[in-house]
Amino acid sequence: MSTMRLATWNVNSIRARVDRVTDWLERADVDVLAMQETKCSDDQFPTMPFAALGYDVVHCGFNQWNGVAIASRVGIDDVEVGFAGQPSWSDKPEAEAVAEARALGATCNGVRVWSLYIPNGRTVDSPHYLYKLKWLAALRETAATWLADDPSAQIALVGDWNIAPTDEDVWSVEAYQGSTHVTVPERSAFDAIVETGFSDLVRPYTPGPAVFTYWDYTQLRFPKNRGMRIDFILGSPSLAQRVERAEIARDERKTGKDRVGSPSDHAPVVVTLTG
DNA sequence: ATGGTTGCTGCGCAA
Repeated sequence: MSTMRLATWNVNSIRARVDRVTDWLERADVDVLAMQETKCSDDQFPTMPFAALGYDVVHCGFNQWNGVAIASRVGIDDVEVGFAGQPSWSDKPEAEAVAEARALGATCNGVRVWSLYIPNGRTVDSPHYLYKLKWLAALRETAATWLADDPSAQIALVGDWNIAPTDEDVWSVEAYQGSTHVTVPERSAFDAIVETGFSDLVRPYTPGPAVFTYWDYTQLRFPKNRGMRIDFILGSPSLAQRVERAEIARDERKTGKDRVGSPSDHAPVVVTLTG
C-alpha cells in the first residue's frame, strides 16, 4: 500500500472537457479519477490524452447523456460493469440493460473503486424517481454483501449521487421544496448505505454550511455560491482508516482565461489515502 | 421577468 489520491468528477461530456480534465489531473496529482456523465460511447472516449499522462481508462457508456469511467495511473484490475441486483430501467433486451449500467467497478492498487451515476429522478411524480429509489435499494443490498463477505475490504463508492443528504447541503431549502434530491425517501436511501458501513470520507475535512459540489449553470449560481452537495466519496471502514485529508476542488468550476474551455457544472472531490 | 446555460448521432430535451 502506498499513498493514493482518489477523486470523483461529473465532467458533463468528456469530449468537451478532456483538456480541462487532464490538465487538472496533472495539477492535482490525482492517481485515480472516477468520472460521470461522460456523454459518449466507448469508442468515442478520448483515451489518448489520458494515456499520454500515464493513465489507463475503462469506460461504460450507456446512453447519449450518461456514462461512467475510471482513469488510473496505479493500475486497473477486475473491471466490472454494473453489479448484481442492479435494476434495469426497462424491459429492454439483456445486452442493452447491461449497457445502461450506471456503475463501473475496478480495483486500483488494492482499492475497489465504483464510479456511480445514481439516476437523477427528474421529478417526484416521474417513473424515473421510483427507478432511482429502486436502484439505491439494490446498491445498498449489494454493498452490504461486499462488506459481509470481506469486512476489511477497501471499497470506495464514489460519484454523482443526485441526493443532498441534509438541508445544509442545499443553498436554499425553499428553492428545492417539492423537488427530487432532497426528499425523505432519497435521503433515507443514502443514509441506509452509510449505515451499512460506508462513511462520507470528505465531509469531516470540508465542514460548515454552503459547502457544495454542484452549481447550476444558470442564474449566476456559482458566483453566488448557490449550489448543492451531491457528489460523494463513501468508503468502507478499512478505507476510512486511511484518509489523511480531503477537499472539494471548487476552483475547477470557475470560468476563466487561466482554464481551458468551459467548466463542468460539478467540481471534483478528492481524498488523500495514506500508505 | 417562469427567465438563465451546457451538451448532444442536437434542431428539443435532459441535466
